[in-house]
Amino acid sequence: MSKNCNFIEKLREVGLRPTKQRVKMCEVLYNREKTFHFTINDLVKLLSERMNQKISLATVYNTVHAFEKKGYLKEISIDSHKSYFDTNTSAHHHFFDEDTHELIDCDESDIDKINIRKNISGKKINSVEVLVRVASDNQTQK
Amino acid sequence: MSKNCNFIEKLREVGLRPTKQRVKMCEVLYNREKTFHFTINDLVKLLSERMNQKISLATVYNTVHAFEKKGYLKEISIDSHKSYFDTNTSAHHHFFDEDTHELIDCDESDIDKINIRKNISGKKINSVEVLVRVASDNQTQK
DNA sequence: ATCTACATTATAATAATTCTAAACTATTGA
DNA sequence: TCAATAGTTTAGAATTATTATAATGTAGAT
Repeated sequence: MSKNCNFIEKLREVGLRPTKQRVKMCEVLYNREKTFHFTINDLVKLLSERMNQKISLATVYNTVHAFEKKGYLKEISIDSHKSYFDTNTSAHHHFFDEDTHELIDCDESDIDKINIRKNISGKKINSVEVLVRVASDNQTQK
Repeated sequence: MSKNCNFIEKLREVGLRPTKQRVKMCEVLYNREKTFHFTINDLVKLLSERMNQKISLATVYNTVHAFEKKGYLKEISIDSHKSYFDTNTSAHHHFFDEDTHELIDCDESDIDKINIRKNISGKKINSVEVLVRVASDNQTQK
């Protein structure tokens, strides 16, 4: 979903009813210059800030999962006790800032193509993801 | 900790009291040919199978974290709602079988060295990890 | 043997997420 | 247009993984 598009139409196209909650979530998620990385908690906060009527937590979960299933959000594994999502659903890698807990996209020029020599019989590769953890230079090494 | 070593001595060396719970956990974790990948739940099950007296859940958590802090276990980020640990603490990459939820170590020859061109100012790289998700060849693509 | 600091334990607390079932609403088609 | 219905939202309960608490137990030193 590119920015400033008609979210009502887009939602209908992919078979999701354009409820006001979903349209609002589209605006918050996709009306941006850059891709957006967030946890459910981040999103709930953002939504409650930008709305007069709040969206229930269950709906935020439902909708995030619905968007993920349709391929408009991607879950990123970083932390074992919180889910991070990314509005950039293309295959790409990440930096994770361990000080601020921020995710940063890598673009293609940042990391050479990963060459995998091993083959697991009967299995196909679904995805290859690199996570580069970074932290402040001038503090005790993790 | 290599296999068949004296865990009591090893524990003392790194400043951990060799309690019977810790020694038992060492045996279960490190008396193996291959490296071991597990969730806390896997480990609790294994321990209760192999012991007459069961180790409490809190102790399993405490001990796993103690071993991790000492550098004898490494946490792997795969799944956002469960922690996976690895007895292989060297820098290495993984395959994750999405059918069986099994982790498989990559060795150095499996994946070329990752070359990172991007630099985040004021930050140093703590780790670089590749996760290759695989799944059965003959089923609906994820 | 006794002391003390560290460990273990059961249980309570917390946090993230999912489930449930009732109320609500977008769409369909009479 | 409006009722039927299928999909959605919601609050709150339930679940799951994990951490905290505080009482009891134990290893190692004196």
